This record gives sequence, structure tokens and C-alpha cells, in this order.
Amino acid sequence: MNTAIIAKSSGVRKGAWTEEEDFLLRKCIQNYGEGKWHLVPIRAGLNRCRKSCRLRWLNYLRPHIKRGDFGWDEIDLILRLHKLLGNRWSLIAGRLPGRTANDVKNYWNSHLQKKLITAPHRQEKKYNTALKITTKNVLRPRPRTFSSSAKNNISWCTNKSTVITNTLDKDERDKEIGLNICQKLTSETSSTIDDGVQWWTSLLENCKEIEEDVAAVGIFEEKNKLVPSLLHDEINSLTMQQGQSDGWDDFSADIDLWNLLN
DNA sequence: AATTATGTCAACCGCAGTTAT
DNA sequence: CATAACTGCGGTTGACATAAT
Repeated sequence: MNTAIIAKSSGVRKGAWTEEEDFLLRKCIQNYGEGKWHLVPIRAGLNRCRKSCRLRWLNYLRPHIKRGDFGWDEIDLILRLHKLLGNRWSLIAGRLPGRTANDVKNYWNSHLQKKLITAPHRQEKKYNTALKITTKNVLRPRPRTFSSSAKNNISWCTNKSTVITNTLDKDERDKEIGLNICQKLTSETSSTIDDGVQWWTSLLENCKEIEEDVAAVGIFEEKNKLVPSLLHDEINSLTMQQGQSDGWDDFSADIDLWNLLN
């Protein structure tokens, strides 16, 4: 049943989209590409507002959109990123291939939020205060660059004989990998530490709390699997990338590093 | 079986930031 | 520089599905 209605003020259709409308919109994007949303209703011959067209495309019609349940790895990443970024759904979704901001937001609101609020470990005062995200305590991830002198000082990155293996349990591994990266950088490059490293420190240092959150949402058992060994060559190439892009949206290297660590 | 409560998710709305004029 | 137009984001709503009574 199609429940779409015609808005009195603007005369455009609202509500659920029909297959025919989807077809027209898809065809329009194929012909003209994404963007220029104010032109889309005219070009497509749709009696819809530009916002409605954009939303329908981004959340439903766009290719490669992943549907269905979230995997444990996706949930784990959502928990970690939300802890650091707050309700920046588009940013979080940007790190989950095939997922839209709307998907992530809906999943958080309907699946995760309630479970976390009622989780015993979050009833404790320390967690309640710690979980309040504000513009002041949200850390902004940024791509990192290092001076040549700093790079020369980071011996651990180029020491190929030192490979962190997977013989530790998850907690210890996080400490081994995450804190080693950050603390070694701190001790060996002193003034060169930037917000990007701080961001990673925070992301990894929170492992204990995140594990409790993960347990609270019921995916802990599935998550009990081993990860590949960490190769310093790969870490090196990721952390030492040259050229700094503007803005903090582009921290794909951070996520590549994250994927490597997990 | 019927009714009510609850959960899910697509879609809408309003606002803020950006770009064009 | 000021204003208008456009775009994208997050909060919220409401229709529908499912579970509980």
C-alpha cells in the first residue's frame, strides 16, 4: 500500500516512494550523476522535493548499500567511534562501507542505546559522567605527518625484527599494540605528537570500557577470535604517509590502521 | 482472535554551513 | 560584504510489523 500524500503547501508528494519513482530517480542519477539536487525533481520528472530525492538516493537507491544486520565488527567500530565522536553519524557511517548515516543512527537508537543505558557497568557513576559527549571532550581525528627528523627517531617503526604476535589475549594485545604505538611515539618524538596520535591513544586506551559495552550489547562471544599479526612495514606505511589533507574528515589511514589492528 | 504495546526504520523537518551572485 | 540559494546533517516522526496480553 502506498501511503504517500500530496503536501498542501507545496503540492509535492510526501511519504513512501513507489517503484516507479525509484526507477525515475535512478535513471536521472545515471544520466546526470549525483549532485545538483535542486534540478533532480525536474530532470527526473518527479513530483518530489529535492531533499526527498537526495535522501531516497543516499539511503536506499545508491549502489553497494549494505542491508541487514550489523556484524560484530561493525558494532564494535560504532561503539568506539561514537565514544569519541558523539552523534556524528555521517562520520561514523563513513567508516562503515555500505552503511548510511541513517542506518547507523537508527541502529544506535533502536539497538544499542537502550542496552547500554541499562547495562550494569554503565549504572556506575564513573561511567555515566565519562560518557557525556560534549564539543569540548570529543577528539577530532586528523591525518598525521611527521618531520624527517622525527621519522628517524622512531626506531620501532623501522625495526622489522620486532613483530607483535597474536599470542596475547585481547586486552593485553590492545595494550601491547595501541599503547606501544602511542607511548613510544610520545617518548621518542616528544614534541611531534599531534592530535591524531592522541585520538588513537584515546580510541585504544578505552578498550576495557568498550569490551564492557560490547558485552552489554551481546556480541562478546562472537568477537572471541584471533587477529593477524601486526607487521611494522604496514604500520610504517600507514602512519608515515606523506602529505596532509585538509580537514579532519579524511582519516582513512587511521581506519586502515584500525582494521590492521583488529 | 482481538487489542494493545513496543520496536524498527524510512522519511521528514529545521537548522547550520557553504557556495554563488 | 550582504544576501540568497543550495547542501548536508542530526533529531524527530509516523507507518508498519511483531510481540505481548
